[in-house]
Amino acid sequence: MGVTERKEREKAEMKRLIKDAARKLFIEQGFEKTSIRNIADEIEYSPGTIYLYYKDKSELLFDLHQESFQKLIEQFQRVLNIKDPFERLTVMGRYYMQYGFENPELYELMFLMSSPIETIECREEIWEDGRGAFNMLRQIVRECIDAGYFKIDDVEGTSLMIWSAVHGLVTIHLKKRTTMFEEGERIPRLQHAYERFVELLKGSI
Amino acid sequence: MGVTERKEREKAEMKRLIKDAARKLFIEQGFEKTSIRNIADEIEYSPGTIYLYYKDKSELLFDLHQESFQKLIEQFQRVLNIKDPFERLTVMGRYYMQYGFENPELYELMFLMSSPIETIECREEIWEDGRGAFNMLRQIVRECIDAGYFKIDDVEGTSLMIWSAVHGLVTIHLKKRTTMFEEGERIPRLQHAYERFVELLKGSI
DNA sequence: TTGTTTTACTGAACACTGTTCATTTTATTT
DNA sequence: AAATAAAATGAACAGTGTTCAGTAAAACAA
Repeated sequence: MGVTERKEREKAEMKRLIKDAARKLFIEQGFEKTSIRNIADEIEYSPGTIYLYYKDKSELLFDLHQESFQKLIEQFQRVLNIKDPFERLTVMGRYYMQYGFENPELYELMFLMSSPIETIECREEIWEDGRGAFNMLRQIVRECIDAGYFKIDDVEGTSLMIWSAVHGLVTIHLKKRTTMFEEGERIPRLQHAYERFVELLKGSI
Repeated sequence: MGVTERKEREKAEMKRLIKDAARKLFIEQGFEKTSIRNIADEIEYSPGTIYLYYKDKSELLFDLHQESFQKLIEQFQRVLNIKDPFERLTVMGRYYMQYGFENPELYELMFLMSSPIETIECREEIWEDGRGAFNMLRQIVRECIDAGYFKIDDVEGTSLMIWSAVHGLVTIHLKKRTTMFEEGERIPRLQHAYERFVELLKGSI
């Protein structure tokens, strides 16, 4: 019987339908302003139906969480051909910031939201994506150290410091804490601050 | 007539009562889980009463926002006696992180929340606190440059970079994105990363 | 094809949320 | 003491996430 297989396929399709609608609404109008009922309306089903495919809103967010990390890691692939590890690290940071600026809601979901977390049941899985991305950073930092960049052999500390700096720049912008600068100057200022940070790192040979 | 004056005093007292209850509940159980009704219950008044003193929840948050910045700036006062500007900057950063770790909900209100913002009416006031704090950073960075620290004379870029780095470290912790480290190691790791950052800055003379 | 069972979906209902406003209670003034 | 002004109430509105008895549709069996 191919029935069970078709059913599975249909179930996956329905999940995709829900997720696509959710992503669309989230990106358009933010997480807080998007309700289950909005999503249900969008796909022309009743609110209850969504709960047949996702046990709650958190699980739906978690699904998008995974997808978003996948997208970020794809961005990082573009960097693999760069031979010099420090140059690779630098460009990776630029892509990271670009991703944050271009996908504010997804970035929020990945690094700022509490919702998809807190649920005790998905205690381990939720972190794997983030850990995967952080491991990529660790590896490059390792390579940089081996190639003679960075005085001190401290992969953990250096990685955490680098991530924080870039994450901080993105967060300051996404959370609109850059009003000390004029409207159009904000992103350039943050990008400039990033380049200053890179110079600082470069100087620590 | 001293009546109007007493009335004013009573009004201020009532605002204080509401704010204290709100702060208590926010710190205890977070912003999202604290409702106007919770606050009303806490002070043993009806929900409607709160709206006689604060026009909406945002305004109440804004009040706490101001207070929180005041508290942070108080922390920074402890640093004024340090003569060497770079040493002062360093210790200021440590106090900033400490403040964030010790007051997660207030930090969220100050640097992460969207709620007290967005309301168009409080468009300017809300930013003044943040700008004030950032100006303190600017000034110290200025002093550092004048004292011969930092190769390049770039107050804006350097200030923004420094704030981002520290803000990133705090945010990573508050938003629980440090599961790559063991429970008890997290804050020490972040503090270590900060010290690494300071070394980096120090090296850029 | 018909009857039975399994699956999919619905939408009303529950307990919440922020906010408003007619009504009542309390305080002040005449 | 009566009239006025101010303060507090709590029911009501429109919204939220979530549940679940009931219905409709599809799959299976005779």
